[in-house]
Amino acid sequence: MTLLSNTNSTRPVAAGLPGSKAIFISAQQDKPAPTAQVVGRKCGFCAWGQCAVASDREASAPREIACTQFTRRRVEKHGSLAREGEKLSYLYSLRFGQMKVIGAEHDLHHVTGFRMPGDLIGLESLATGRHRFRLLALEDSEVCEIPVAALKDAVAQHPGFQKIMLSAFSGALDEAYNRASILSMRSLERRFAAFLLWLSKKYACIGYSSSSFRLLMTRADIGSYLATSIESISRLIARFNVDGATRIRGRTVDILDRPYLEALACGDGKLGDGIPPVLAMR
Amino acid sequence: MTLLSNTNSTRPVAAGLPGSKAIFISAQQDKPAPTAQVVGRKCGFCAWGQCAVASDREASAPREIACTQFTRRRVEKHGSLAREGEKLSYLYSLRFGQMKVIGAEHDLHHVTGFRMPGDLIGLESLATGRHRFRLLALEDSEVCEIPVAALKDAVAQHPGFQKIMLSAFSGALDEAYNRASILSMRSLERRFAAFLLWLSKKYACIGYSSSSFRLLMTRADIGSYLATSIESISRLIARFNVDGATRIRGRTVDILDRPYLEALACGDGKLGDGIPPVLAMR
DNA sequence: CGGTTGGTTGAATGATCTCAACTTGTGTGG
DNA sequence: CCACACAAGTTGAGATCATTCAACCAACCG
Repeated sequence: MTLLSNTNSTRPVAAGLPGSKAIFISAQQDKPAPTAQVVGRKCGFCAWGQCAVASDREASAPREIACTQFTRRRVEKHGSLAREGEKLSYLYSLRFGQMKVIGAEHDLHHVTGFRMPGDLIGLESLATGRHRFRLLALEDSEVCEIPVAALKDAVAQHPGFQKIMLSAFSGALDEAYNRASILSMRSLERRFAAFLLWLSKKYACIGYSSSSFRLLMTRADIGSYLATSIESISRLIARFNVDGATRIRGRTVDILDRPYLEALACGDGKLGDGIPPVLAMR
Repeated sequence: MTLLSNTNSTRPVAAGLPGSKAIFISAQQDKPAPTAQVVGRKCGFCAWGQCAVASDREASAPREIACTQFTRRRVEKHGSLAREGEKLSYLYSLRFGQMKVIGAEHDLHHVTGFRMPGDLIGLESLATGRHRFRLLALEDSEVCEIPVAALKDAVAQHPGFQKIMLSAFSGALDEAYNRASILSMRSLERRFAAFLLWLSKKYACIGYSSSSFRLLMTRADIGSYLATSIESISRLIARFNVDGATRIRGRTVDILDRPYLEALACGDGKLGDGIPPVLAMR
């Protein structure tokens, strides 16, 4: 009941289409025919609700929780979903689109992470109640707004949600450790290889091809994320291309020699499994 | 009740002394008179219990939860508390001593973090049920073993614990982000400055001097943590010393020019507040 | 007392950064 | 639809920073 308090499922900005497939396609208009298509997936938090019911077998669990219960919000390309320091009223489940996470830690504009469809956004700010990072859309995106207060109530009342929160936090921790792991690689070559493989897995997770995709972020974003310069990224791409490991032209990426990249990124490319937090517990 | 099921508070290895002050002193025998002494602090999880009671005002909250309810375990210097892949039966609350966290991600022996007294250990492994990292004691240490199963029950039954778990996870996330933040600094100088300040804050948190302390880890550990070589650390120390920023001789550290280090570590040294997870919610 | 580990220092090499010029791509308005 | 302007990306050359290999020192321990 607490979760259902927010019943106005449509707002001026939200006006979401009923079928998520159509939305997906329309939003990625600048993407040249991804190999795999995402078909009507539910958003992350819906998966949560379902999982809670399934894993808990508790009759009182809120079976009615569905994506449509939450307000959706559109963020257009280059728009911001949240700014650092803002009050955290919602967690966000990214329905489609991609976002970059900007930290103001030492650079004032440091890319701390990227968020893909299915990711839950804002966990790291839950304790303080204020957004720790700025969130910018890399393309037109849509999120579900999950009211924090209602979420807390739900967790308190339905034990099934605790496992889910655990899983979500664990996923967030994983993500943070993975970044640290990437950054701790000495050579740029390895960091970049690890980054490409990570991206690849993320795409695979949401049903796209893992070997052909588009970079929605700029070289500057990548450089910031990997703690290096734009030029180095550019050179690295050139090198990978002539080595036959990849074919990267502009923002189009084809991974040609995955084993080569994995060897670079070290051994088995042990960077977690790249499963989005909210889906990991299926 | 669930939490109290583990009532045998002494085991062969545990045999803890009743007063924690005495324990502290005896354990840091190779430490030359730290400026500040820690007096009879409760261990992290005790703080948890108290907080649960205080914040929740719920009569049924387990007020009786005290540190003595949990088995204590000693780990001697260079001993291991857990190995990666092992089943996670307990979370550990570090009562005294320090540990290093070793990841096998790409280096097979990469220092991923350090744990100080009051820290809660093992959160990142809670979701998988297997230890993600190896834990090695940098000095003789003692932990409280917090049975995972009992902990989960407690969280389910006493809503007050949820806030605490939230805080704990949030602390763990913070720690991970901080490491990523340190690693994302371009120059070694900045990374090392940030590391020193982080250590300093950690010491301050547990009641020690923030400007004079001992490094319990080797140069190799620091190098691994900061993703650089032993020699670079050594040279950096020499440089900081001649610059008058520090006086580091062997493992003895005096921070002489904190503003200088903070300027290096960028602006205000924004690396979170270094408050140990379990105490952060006081 | 020699072996071992941890730590420092020097010199040469190599990787990455910076600065700068240039090319390509993208979006906008006429 | 084209032209233009601006953002994004590439490439080159030199300077800088960090790594590596090596020798060496110091402390510790049996």
